[in-house]
Amino acid sequence: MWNHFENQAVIIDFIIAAFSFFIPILCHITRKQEILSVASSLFRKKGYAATSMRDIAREMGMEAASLYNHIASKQRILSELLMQIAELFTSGMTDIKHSDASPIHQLEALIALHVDLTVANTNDISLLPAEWVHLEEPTLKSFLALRDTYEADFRTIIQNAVKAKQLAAVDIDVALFSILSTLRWLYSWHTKYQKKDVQTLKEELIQNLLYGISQS
Amino acid sequence: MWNHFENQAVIIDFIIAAFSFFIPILCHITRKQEILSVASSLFRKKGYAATSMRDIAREMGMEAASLYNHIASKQRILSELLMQIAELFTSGMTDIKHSDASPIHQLEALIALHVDLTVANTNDISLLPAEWVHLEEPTLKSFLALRDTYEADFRTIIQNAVKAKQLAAVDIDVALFSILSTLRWLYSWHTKYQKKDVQTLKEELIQNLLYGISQS
DNA sequence: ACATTTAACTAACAATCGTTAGTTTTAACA
DNA sequence: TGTTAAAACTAACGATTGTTAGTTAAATGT
Repeated sequence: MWNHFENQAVIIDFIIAAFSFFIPILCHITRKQEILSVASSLFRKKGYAATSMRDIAREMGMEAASLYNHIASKQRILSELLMQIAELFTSGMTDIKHSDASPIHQLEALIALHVDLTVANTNDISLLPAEWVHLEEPTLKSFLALRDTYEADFRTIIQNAVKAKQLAAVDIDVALFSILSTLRWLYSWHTKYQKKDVQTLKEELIQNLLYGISQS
Repeated sequence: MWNHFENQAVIIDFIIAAFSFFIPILCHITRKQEILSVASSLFRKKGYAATSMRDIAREMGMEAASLYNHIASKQRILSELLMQIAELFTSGMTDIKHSDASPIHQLEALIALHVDLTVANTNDISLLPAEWVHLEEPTLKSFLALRDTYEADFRTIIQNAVKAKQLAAVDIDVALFSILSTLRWLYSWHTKYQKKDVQTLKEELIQNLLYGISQS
């Protein structure tokens, strides 16, 4: 009934129509995310409080007032950056804890998760350790809730590994703390030594954090 | 010739004289260090850039302008805090690397050094990871020089331990990074779980960081 | 008791902050 | 091509910043 070329034309028409519809929206989102990205980089270099809207605007090649066509406030920039990355971790944790992998393999998956997210979002992740203190309520509460839940889940998995005798009966808190702090600092270190490929980095971290570096 | 009491009186006189001489100086130093301590605590809570001189003054129960009778500038507060704590680490490292302990025992001593300094200077140490970016030249260069030297020394000791076959032949950088980041985050964790006594904490950290947590 | 220093104060400065209002330019759609 | 909406602009606001100048109160030394 309809030939091959007619079908193709319809599809192309549809794609063009879809593009036409979404382009304004896409442009807007793109510009906004450009701002978020620039802000993330500046926040990393100088910190949230020491970065002015005029700094961000300069880097974007526009005036400070123009930023407000795309974002509501400086505070919203920070909260969007932090909540977005926090939800990436939460989502990754949800997948892992509901998987049927053994506790020790869940821990390996968590290490891999941190490496992947850090490589893909280095600037955003660099804000997690220190800049959340500048969040205002109610976002602050939401952020800390995600963070606490994440730590509690991490703790449970370590505990499961100890129960399953896959980990030595070390102090759970000390183990949790030493693993988490290493993974949280990954971003600063990854910037220096990015020569390593991601897979090797994961394996070496798993070896170091879970199986120790002792000779004996 | 002179009896016992006369001797005692002379000594007491000397002590009082010494005190009289030093009291103005002592008071001045004390007041200045009160400011440094208050500032350290505020910098930790809100960061250097978000802490105003008026914030510090309020906590001290005085006006912002009065602070300048004791310190030269806000920047000097930060640089004194950071350089002081950096030098404590450098000094500790010097002692350890010149000791005749084996590499692995030097590593244990380094872990103990971090625990001790963290417990004694929690607020100051909390500034090390993030607030050094607000240092201005030439202090910034000095600080980074101390920090780089410290890391290089740490790296050498790990390398010595591997050469002496006291550590497995792991990637030196990964080992250095995972140990250092744990020790640097100690302050935030110590605030939460300060129930542990210092000696136990040291031992558990040594176990975790050097001998691993794996069951096998 | 008097003179001198120390350390607090008040007042104010120039600069910069986040943000708003109103206007003009740019670009998409009819 | 004229209309409309998006995104830039200029100008300015009130607040806050680090810091200085000048003054007063308190404490110390003679």
